[in-house]
Amino acid sequence: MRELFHPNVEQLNLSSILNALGDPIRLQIIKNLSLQRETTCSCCNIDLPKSALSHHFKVLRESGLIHVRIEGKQRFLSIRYEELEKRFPGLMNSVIKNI
Amino acid sequence: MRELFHPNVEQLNLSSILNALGDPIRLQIIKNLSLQRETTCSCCNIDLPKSALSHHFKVLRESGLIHVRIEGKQRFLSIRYEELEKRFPGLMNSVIKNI
DNA sequence: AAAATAGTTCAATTGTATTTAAACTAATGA
DNA sequence: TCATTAGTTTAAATACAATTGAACTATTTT
Repeated sequence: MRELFHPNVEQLNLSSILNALGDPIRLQIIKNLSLQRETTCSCCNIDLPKSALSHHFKVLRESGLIHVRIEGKQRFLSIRYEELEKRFPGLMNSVIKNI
Repeated sequence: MRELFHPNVEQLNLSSILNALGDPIRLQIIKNLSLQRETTCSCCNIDLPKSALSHHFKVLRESGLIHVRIEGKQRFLSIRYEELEKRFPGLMNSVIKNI
């Protein structure tokens, strides 16, 4: 698994985005990413088994909220901020400000 | 049942709001309300049995997204726009613009 | 008072999400 | 090469959400 699926901007769907955001754990992940710009999966300070975290990362990635870059053994996560801003102006700002 | 429960602005919780919005049917209800300002439950143009609609109205009301005013036999629904704007500035605008 | 209207609640069913441990993969390090 | 690291996938369990029809409540109309 060298490349991961990321929906492109036009494919982004508001209902899926909001659904992905509407979960306390995923919102916490987004909060962490908004403060750190990039994180590895294991640096999320969330007390859950890695398989559960992996599940939430997948939901976030497939909804288009985050980008996952593979580098060696690690995955670096980041919010797809610019693309989200283009597609849903103001949305991520108001979300992140209010987590 | 003369008065319905509506959480007050301070009680509003982003995760619950986003969770309520992260459903295609409820997002459609919000879209309709954004165009009509106020609707009765039966005027939502959504093809679902009334009990299912009632469920979605309840989720929207209890999350704080909509206000329900009882008048005679009918319930008039409206988005709690001003309060939501105060609590989560910009959020509803960016959601409504992009439904 | 009885019927109609507008919607809610209930209970059952179905469907979807979350969580977990264990097995797995791919890359790095000894 | 073998072990370790970082994370994914799988399969099963549990939990939660959505949907439905039927019974119900409150209000209005006849």
